[in-house]
Amino acid sequence: MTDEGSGTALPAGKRARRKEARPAELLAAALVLFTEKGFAATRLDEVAARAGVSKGTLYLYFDSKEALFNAVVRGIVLPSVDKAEAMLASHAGSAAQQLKDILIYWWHCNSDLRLGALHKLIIAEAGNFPEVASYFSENIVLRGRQMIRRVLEGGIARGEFRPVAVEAAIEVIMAPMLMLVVWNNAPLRACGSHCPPEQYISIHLDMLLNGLLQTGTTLS
Amino acid sequence: MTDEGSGTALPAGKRARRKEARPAELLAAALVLFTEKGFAATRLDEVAARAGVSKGTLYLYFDSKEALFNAVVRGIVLPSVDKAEAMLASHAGSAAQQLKDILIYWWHCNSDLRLGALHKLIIAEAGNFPEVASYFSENIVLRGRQMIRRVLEGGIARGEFRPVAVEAAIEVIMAPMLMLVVWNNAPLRACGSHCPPEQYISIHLDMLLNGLLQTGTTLS
DNA sequence: AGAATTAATGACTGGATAGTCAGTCAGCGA
DNA sequence: TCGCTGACTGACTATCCAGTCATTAATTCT
Repeated sequence: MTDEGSGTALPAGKRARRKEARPAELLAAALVLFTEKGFAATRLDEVAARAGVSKGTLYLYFDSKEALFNAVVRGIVLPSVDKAEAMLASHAGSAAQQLKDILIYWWHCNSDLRLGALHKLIIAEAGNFPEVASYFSENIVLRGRQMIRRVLEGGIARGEFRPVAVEAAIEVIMAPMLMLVVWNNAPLRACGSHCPPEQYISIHLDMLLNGLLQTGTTLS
Repeated sequence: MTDEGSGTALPAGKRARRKEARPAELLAAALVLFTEKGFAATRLDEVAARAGVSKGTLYLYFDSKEALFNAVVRGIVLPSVDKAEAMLASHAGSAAQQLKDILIYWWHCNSDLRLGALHKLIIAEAGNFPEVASYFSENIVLRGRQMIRRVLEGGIARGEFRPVAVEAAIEVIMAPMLMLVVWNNAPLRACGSHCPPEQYISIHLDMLLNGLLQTGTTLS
């Protein structure tokens, strides 16, 4: 119940004044609650309480519930995409190795930043917030797809990969990653992986690269 | 706006009495709205209006909003899982062909019954409705996984498939299918497949069976 | 036809909550 | 030490909506 939103607990006095720290703490609290309960079912009193302030304070920093939702989506994601693109740009390995490193990096973003929780939130609320959804599409989804696309096209051009349909392949590659983070952020028993994510990712890569069939067999 | 919930438009009088047809029409309307807006954001007035009745009528057939939600989940899914299991039991083809037919059947279920919309709904609301979520897990997810498991184990036993980690493979196979139906039920531009689902499924299968690598290459 | 039955209605209520604002008090500078 | 500023508070309001029920009318029975 009396959970402090984020890390640094400074003055901790009953009515401490910490103008700098409030927005981030409120965003962190809002991310958790929006993610757990959805936008409509999340009470602003609860968000404020989790961040250790009153609802009035929340309104000092965000104009409305919707503005808070916007800020949550926009404030959490961009830095990690930037970093991923930089990482890939300076990557010298094989296409298969690039793929592996991107997927692992993606997983780490999700543990650190709750980016996965955000994906679940967007899936759930896309219909109610078309603007937030298209912001997310353009800034996260498109850029992420573009990274995978470059790896695949490079791999195919160099003869490392078979010439598969790139756009569909992107989805086939990303979908298990998305489901992994979605189930890790949704308490649905009997769904989600029963093995550690790193192992899950390496099995995914193994199947992706080598296929399921014994060599020689073909589908009719 | 003045959309009739489901197919058969019978008497159509202003205040027609159709005790038999109401529940199904209300469920259909509720499925669409819960799916589009989420549980909390869906108004019962709106559900009733979409089914062409007043809110009072809705309460003649369902005790509460939550009971309606339960009925939506429970009423939509079981028959299709039954049918899929029957189909698989009498399937004589190769494991690869069984896999293909199951995925295609799954896709058809989703177009016909909006089962995919239901998956999106469960992902979004699992945290708020643990009982509904575990009902869904036990009756849909577990049985679905069991079908894939049987196909994979059979394929591996007969030497048709490589001996991959079955549990993780199940997820890698199903995840792209889930994402396919989720994006088909969530109006997120720039997500989802840009090719027809049948083609998407066959590309998924091709990559799944044959892998991405040119034969001979291996990941370090 | 008239009575009895019951599906359907929609105005109403009670509880909940997004958003407001007059007041309080922590921290700082004089 | 004192008084000022503004970050913070929480009671308050206006609204929204799940759930109710007295009334209306479609259908069936006699």
